[in-house]
Amino acid sequence: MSSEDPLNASPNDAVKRSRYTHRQLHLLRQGSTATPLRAIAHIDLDAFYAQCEMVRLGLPRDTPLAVRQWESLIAVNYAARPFGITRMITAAEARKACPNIVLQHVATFREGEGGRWAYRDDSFKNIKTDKVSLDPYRAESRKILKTIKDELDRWCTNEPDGEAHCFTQGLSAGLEKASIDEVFIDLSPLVYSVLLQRYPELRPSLQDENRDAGLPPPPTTAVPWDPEDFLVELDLHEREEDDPDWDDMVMLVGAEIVRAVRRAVWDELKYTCSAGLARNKMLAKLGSACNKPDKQTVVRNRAVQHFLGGYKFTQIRMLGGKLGDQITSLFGTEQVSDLLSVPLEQLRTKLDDHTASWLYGIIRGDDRSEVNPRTQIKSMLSAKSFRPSINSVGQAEKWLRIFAADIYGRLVEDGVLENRRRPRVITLHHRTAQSRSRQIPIPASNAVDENLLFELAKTLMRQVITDGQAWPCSNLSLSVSSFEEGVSKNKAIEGFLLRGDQAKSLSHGSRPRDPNAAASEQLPPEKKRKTDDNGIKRFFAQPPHTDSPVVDEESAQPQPDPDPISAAQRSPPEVHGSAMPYYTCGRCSRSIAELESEEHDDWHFAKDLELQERQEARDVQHQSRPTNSSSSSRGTGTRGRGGRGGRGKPERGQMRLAFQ
DNA sequence: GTATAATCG
DNA sequence: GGCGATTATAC
Repeated sequence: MSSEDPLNASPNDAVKRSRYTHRQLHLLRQGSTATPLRAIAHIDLDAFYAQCEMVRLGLPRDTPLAVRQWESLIAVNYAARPFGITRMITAAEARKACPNIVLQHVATFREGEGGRWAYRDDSFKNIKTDKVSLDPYRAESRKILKTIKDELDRWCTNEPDGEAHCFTQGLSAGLEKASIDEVFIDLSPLVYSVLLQRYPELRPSLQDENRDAGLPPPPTTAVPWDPEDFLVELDLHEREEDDPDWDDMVMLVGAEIVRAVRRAVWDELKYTCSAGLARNKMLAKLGSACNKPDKQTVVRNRAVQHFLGGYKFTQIRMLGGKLGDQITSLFGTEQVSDLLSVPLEQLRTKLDDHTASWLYGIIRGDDRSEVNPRTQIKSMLSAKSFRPSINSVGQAEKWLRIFAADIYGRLVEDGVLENRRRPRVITLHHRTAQSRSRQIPIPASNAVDENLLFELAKTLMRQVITDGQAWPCSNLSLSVSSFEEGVSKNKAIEGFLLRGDQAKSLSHGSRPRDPNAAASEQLPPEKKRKTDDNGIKRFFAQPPHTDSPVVDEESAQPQPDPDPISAAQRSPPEVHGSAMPYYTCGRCSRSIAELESEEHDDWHFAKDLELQERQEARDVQHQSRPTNSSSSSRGTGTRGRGGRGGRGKPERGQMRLAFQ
C-alpha cells in the first residue's frame, strides 16, 4: 500500500497525479458527452411481462411462469428457464417440459365488448375475435419509472450537513425511457455532486487556473466495491492492485446510486431488475445483460477493451441487423477483436465514411450518444395479424373499431381529456403481399375521441382500398403520432423561452478571455437572476414522466421533453447551418454547440466558484460545522434539522436563500 | 409532411 | 412470430 494521505506534500506527488483533469471532471456536471468520467446506467427489468404477471397474481418468486400470446410465449420467468422453457417454444411444449408452469395469457380486447381489455381464461381460443392488450404492462412500467425517478430525486436533494449545498443545486439525472422495460440514466451530474461533497479536494478553487492540469489522486489505494457488484475483469495490461483513479471512484458512486434505485424498485413494487454501469450507453447496455437476474455489472474504463473484445459486434446496438450482416461478410468475421486490427482507412474502403468512423469508434468503446431526457411516448400503435387473411371492408372495420378504442384509452391515460397532449397525425398500415401505409392529419378543430379516430381510420381504409390490392389482408394497424402539447402548457413554455432568450444573450456575450465580462454577468441585479433560476427550476428541474399526478395549477404540470427543435432555435443561428452537433446542457437546459462547449463550461465553472464562495462566506458567518466529507448514503440525517424548525424540506429553502 | 425500412424489445 | 415503439431515409 502506498501513502495513506496523498494530500500531504511529498516528493512523489508529481508522479501520482490523476490522469484526469479538472476540465474533464467539471464536464460531468453538464451531462457533457465528451468526458471519460461519464457515468451512464442502463436498467433492465428481468423478464418484465412475466414479472408483471407474478406481481399481479401474487405468486412466489420460485413459481415457473410464462406469458402466453395465442400459442406462443412472449416472456419466461427465471424460475421456468431451468426447465428449458424459452420464448421460442409453444405453450403445449412448455406444458410438457414443465407440467406445473403457469401459462398466463395476456389481457385482450374482445369484439363487441367496448374498449375495455380484460384477462380472460379463454382468450387463447379466441384469436379470431380478441386483440392483445399490453396496457397492464404499460401501467406497471409507468409505476416503475416513477419509483426510479423519485429515488434519483432523493439523491439529487440529499445533502449532508454543512457547506456543500451548492453542489446539488438544480441537479437532476437524465432519464431516458428506452422501451417498456428499459431505462438509461445519466448519473454524471449526480455523481459529480457526490464526489465534490465527499472529496473536497475536487472542488473548484481559485488555484486551479490551469484546468487541464491533472486532478489530485483519489485518497485511497483500494476501492471499496460492494460485494454484490459484478466487476468486469480488467484489460490484460491492467492490474487490480494498481491505485484507482477518479474514473473508478465515479463508478463506485454510480454503483451505489444504481443499487439504491434497484432496491427502491424492489422495496416499493417488488420488481427485480438488472443494471449495467459504464461510461456510455453502449457499454452500460451490454453490461446490464451480463448478470441477470437481479444483479448489477460495472464496466470500468480499464476493463473496456477486455470487455468488448470478447463480443461479437453483432451484439452491439445497431449492428444486430442488416448492417451487422453486411459488415460480417465484408470482413469475414463477427468478432470485435478481429475488427480491432482493421485500420480506419480500410473500413472506409468498404463502408461509407460516417459508418466507418462510427464503427471504428464503437468497437473501441467510444459512444458519445446522449441520454435523451425523455419519458413520454411519441406514438401509439394498435395492430392485429390475420391468420388466415381477411377479405372484406366489413371485417377490417371491426378491427378498426377495436384499434380506435385501444388507442383512445391510451390517449386518455396520456391526458387528451385535460388537453395535455394530443396527436396530430393518424396512420393506417396495411399488409397484403407488400406493406402499405397512409396517413392524414387529425383535424385540430375536433376533440379527439374514439369515434373521430374510427372515422379517420375508415377514411384511410377507403384510400388504401382505392390505391390498389387491399385483399387478402394479413396485417392491419392504426397508429397516432406527432404529439403536441396542450395550450396551457405552451403558454407556460413560451414564457420560459422568453426568459431563456434573455439568459442566452447574456451567456453568449461572454468570451473566456474576457474575465470582466464574465464576472459582470455574474452580478446582474439579484432580482433578475432569481427569476431565471426559478424559470429553469420550474420547468426542467424534474425530468418528465408520464404518470405523475396531474396538479391543476398550471405551472405545476408535468413537463414535456425539452423539444430539440425549439431548443435548437434558442441557439445562435450559426450553430444550425448543417449537421453541427450540439447538446443540451444538463445544468441550464440550454442548447449548446459542441464548439462552444468549453466556453459554456467555463461560464458554469465561474458561476460555481461564485456560488461556493458565497456559501463559504455564509458558513463562516454561521459558525461552520465540521466539514467532514462523511459518507452521505440515503437517510443519514438529512431530514429537517431541529434548528430549522422541522419543515418538510428545509434544504430547498436553504438552497434558495443561498442565491438571494 | 408522407411513406417506407431498419432496428430493437 | 406477434405486437409495439423509435429512428433514419427518401421524396
